[in-house]
Amino acid sequence: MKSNFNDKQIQILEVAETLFAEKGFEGTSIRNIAKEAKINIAMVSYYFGSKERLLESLIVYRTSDLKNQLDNLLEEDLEPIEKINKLIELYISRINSNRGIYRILHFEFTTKKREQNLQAFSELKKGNLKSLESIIEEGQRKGIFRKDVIIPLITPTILGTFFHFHMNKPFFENLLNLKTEDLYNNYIKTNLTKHIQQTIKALLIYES
Amino acid sequence: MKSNFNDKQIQILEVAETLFAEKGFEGTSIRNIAKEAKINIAMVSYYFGSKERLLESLIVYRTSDLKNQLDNLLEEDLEPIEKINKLIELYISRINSNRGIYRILHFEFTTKKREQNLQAFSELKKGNLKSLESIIEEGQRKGIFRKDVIIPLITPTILGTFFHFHMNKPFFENLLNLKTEDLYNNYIKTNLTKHIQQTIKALLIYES
DNA sequence: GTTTAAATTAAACACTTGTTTAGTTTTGCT
DNA sequence: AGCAAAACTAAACAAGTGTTTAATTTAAAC
Repeated sequence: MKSNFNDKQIQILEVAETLFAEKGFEGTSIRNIAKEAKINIAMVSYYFGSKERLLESLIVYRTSDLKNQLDNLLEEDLEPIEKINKLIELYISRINSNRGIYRILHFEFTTKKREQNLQAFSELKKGNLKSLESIIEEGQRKGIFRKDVIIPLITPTILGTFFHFHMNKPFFENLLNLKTEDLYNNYIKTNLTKHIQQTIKALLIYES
Repeated sequence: MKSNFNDKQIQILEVAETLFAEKGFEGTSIRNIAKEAKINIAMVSYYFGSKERLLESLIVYRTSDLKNQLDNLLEEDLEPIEKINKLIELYISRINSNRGIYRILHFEFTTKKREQNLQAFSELKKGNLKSLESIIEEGQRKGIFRKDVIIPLITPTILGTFFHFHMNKPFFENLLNLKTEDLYNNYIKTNLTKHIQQTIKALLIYES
């Protein structure tokens, strides 16, 4: 699964990413993409084969290096809770700067039949879960973390909080007075990230 | 904004709900709906005016009574933490039995231009937030809850956890061995709900 | 400079889309 | 029974869909 895309293909992929994220896969036509990318409509079929396979290529293009970043984090010499905090920060900043593709992943790869591609995506998620698991088990061995948490449900809490916030962007922009894109992004980087870290820390350490 | 739909309209609305949730708004054609509902394709325009206004009607049809249930909860004579637990349970079970419409709400009403309808949806969310706020402030006055939590970010954690879990349904079915629909629903009702309650409780009560 | 392959194009393909029209059938009322 | 409104239908509409074709331009290799 190599990602040898030439400049033209990358140009198309990035336009497609923006439009898919904005209007959904079905809501975006090849003519939309071609116009925005200033190419002929036949070029999409020429380079990718079909609209469907353009989407597949887009996933490959975007999800290839997250795993490496996670592995590096695991190697660092940090306390478990610090690793968790860093992992949360990594997740949020990563996803926040690749909003498009993650929105697409969650919109287009859930209900529909695209289950072949789902396989690769599923492997990625399993790997990420394993990394999280190893950090938490380390904390449990050290007696810092409680042992009755359901580890696979922690990722939904981390990512779900971010997604739900972001999917209701207009609502929170209004509610929290985040008038500019900068203010919005800054709120995510500081307050939202801190809220998630605080939440997961409380969950892992709190003793009833 | 009354909801006087006749039997035929309701029949159409429920088919539309299923299909929109399955394949998205753009991914569903009026002919799909007509075939499934065993009606003529002209009936959608006849009863609702357009496909767009069919979606609007669907929102109205589904989101009308959640607010009442929340208000009743507020009146009950319970400790704040019990109210929070009940609120979480209400949210999850409500949304879980109306998966279709909530998925649609989050898919179709975020990026796109449908901002007129978004208004009513936004009012609903503001009302829900007010309810949550009043419970937490009560707990803070009683000295049970910590005071440095960002209340508007608690809803994203509650709902986001559920949504992220549910949007990755195939992944978690496989990971947690939830082979049947019953097992899956039961897991949500017990383990997932408990995880969210545990998380929010820890967040509200934990003192670093 | 000629040749060969790659890149790009406009046009056409067959098909699906949401909506409207002009009828027909059914229903409810006196 | 007669009539008017409502319910329903098949057909057509113009516009948009993804993809393919055949021709042309550009680039690279010799």
